[in-house]
Order: sequence, then C-alpha cells, then structure tokens
Amino acid sequence: MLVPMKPLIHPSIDTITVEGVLHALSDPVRVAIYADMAGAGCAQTCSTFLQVIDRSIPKSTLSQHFRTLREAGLIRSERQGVEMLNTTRCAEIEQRFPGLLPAIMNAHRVQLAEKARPARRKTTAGKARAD
Amino acid sequence: MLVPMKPLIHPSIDTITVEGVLHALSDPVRVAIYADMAGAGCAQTCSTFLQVIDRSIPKSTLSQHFRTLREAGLIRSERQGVEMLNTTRCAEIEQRFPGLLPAIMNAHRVQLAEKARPARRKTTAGKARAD
DNA sequence: TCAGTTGTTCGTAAAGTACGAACTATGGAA
DNA sequence: TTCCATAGTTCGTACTTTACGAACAACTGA
Repeated sequence: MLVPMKPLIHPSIDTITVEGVLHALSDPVRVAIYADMAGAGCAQTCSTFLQVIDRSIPKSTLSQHFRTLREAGLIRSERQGVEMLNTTRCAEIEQRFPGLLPAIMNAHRVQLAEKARPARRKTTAGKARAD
Repeated sequence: MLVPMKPLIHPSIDTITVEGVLHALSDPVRVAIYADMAGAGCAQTCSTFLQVIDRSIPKSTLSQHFRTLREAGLIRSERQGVEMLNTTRCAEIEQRFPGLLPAIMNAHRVQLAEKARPARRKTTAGKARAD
C-alpha cells in the first residue's frame, strides 16, 4: 500500500484561460478565499480561511476549492512543513489579463459593502421582473 | 393541454451578483455570445450566434445559454414577432460594478488574439508544472 | 515509534449541464 | 380561418461536476 499523493498542478501563465479564472471565482467561497489572500500581504495556509468564512466548511471541500483555484492558475501552493502556504499569482495574471482581477475584486467589495448595509426602505430593490 | 410558456426572468439590477455574472461568463459559448452582443450596436436574435460561433450547437442548448445570461442579469430579451431580440445590460452593470465587464471583455479579446497567433517556437509555453 | 496536525484522495449522493423530441408562439400564405 | 414555416422553449434522460464524510498521506515533535 501507501500510495503517494499526486503532485500539485500549477498551469503555466500561458495556459491560464479567462473562462477558467471566471469559473474559479464564480463560487462564493472561492472569491472570498481569493479576496482574502489578495488582501493579505503574505502567504497564508488553507486553514486560515476557516476563520475568515462564516460558514463552517468541511476540510475536504476546502481542499477542493484550493485545488480549483490552483489549477485555474489563480494561486500558487507550496508545502511548508505540515501546512500549505498559498499566494496569489496576481502579478502574472495582471500581465496577461490587465485589469481583470482588480475589477473582479472591486466588484466583490462593492457587493460586500451592500450586504453590510441591507434593507433600504421604500425601494423595489430585490424583485425580479417577469416580462 | 396547451400549457403556456413561462415568462422570461430579468433580475433587478440590485439582485445581480458578481458570482452570477462570473459563472455566466465562465462558459466559452456564453462569453462568445456576450462579447458579440456587446460589440454589435443593436439588438440581436438568438439564431444570429449560430453563425458567429464555429461549433454547431443545438438550439435547445443555445436557448439554455441565453436563459443563463438573462437570469444572471447580463442581457435583456424581448419577443419581437417570431424572434427574440437580445441586448446587453452593460450600462446598468457598469453602474453597479464599474469596470467589471470591460475588463472581462478585454481579457477575452487578449485570449482570442493569442489563439489567432499560435505556436511560438522555442518557448516552454503551454506546459503545466508539477511542483 | 507514536501521537498530533494539516491537508489530500476516494466513494457516493446530490446538483448542474447537454441534447433530442415535443411543444408554444407568432407571422404569413392559401 | 386553417395550415405551414420559423424562432425559441420545455421536458426527459444521459452525462458531468460538486459536496462531504471516512480513510489516508505528509510532516513535526515528544
């Protein structure tokens, strides 16, 4: 027995796709993770985000989220002892897709800010129209 | 029998989410559709895109893609006789998430341009590193 | 060697997606 | 009117993706 773990996959910058990036960031947990990592100045471990995100999340699920971010090219993960240090690859991506990540992060902040200030009275906000 | 069709759903601008927008645009067919619509100055029918996209695509699938774009708040669809006229809601979204769609469209163009100019020799481009 | 911690992998159940067939909606011709 | 053609939608089914618990791997320190 004792089957070794698969090596971590980091796509080269040239094979990163817009679709892949958008898909990776189209999940609430993953944008939250990525936004936090982009905000932090230094590398962070996976378990750090269990505190950042309110929802309690199984660690296997968290691990999959990190894998998705990694294989989309958004982050780089490196084993450091027993834990995993994660950093964003924002500089590389900025070079290839200028302005993409800043715009997404900004939109994410806008949305967070709105959620913090809920329930404006006397508006029709929040209703979908069927027409 | 004769069950009427469900009305089209257009979310109000306040309920559009970043995740929803990113998810809708994380599909190759849907970004292509959206990019083409954003490029065209006027409203376009669904079947227009059968020519834009190289792949032959079943119309039921195409219909689902339009529904996804519509319910993410990216486009507005209106029946005009036998066909459906689609327009982007980019002005609204620009107001709520400034710079988001332009950045995505720009990244999409970058990627298209690279695909048009393939195979640069003597590079290691395209290889994923396992480390 | 053993225990503790951090993260990954695997199996299965649940959710999402693609596509053909059947249908609705509309306009125009007979 | 009735019939036909065209543009999209809906539904059923097969396929793919995702979530999560249990078991495992990788590493540290006692």
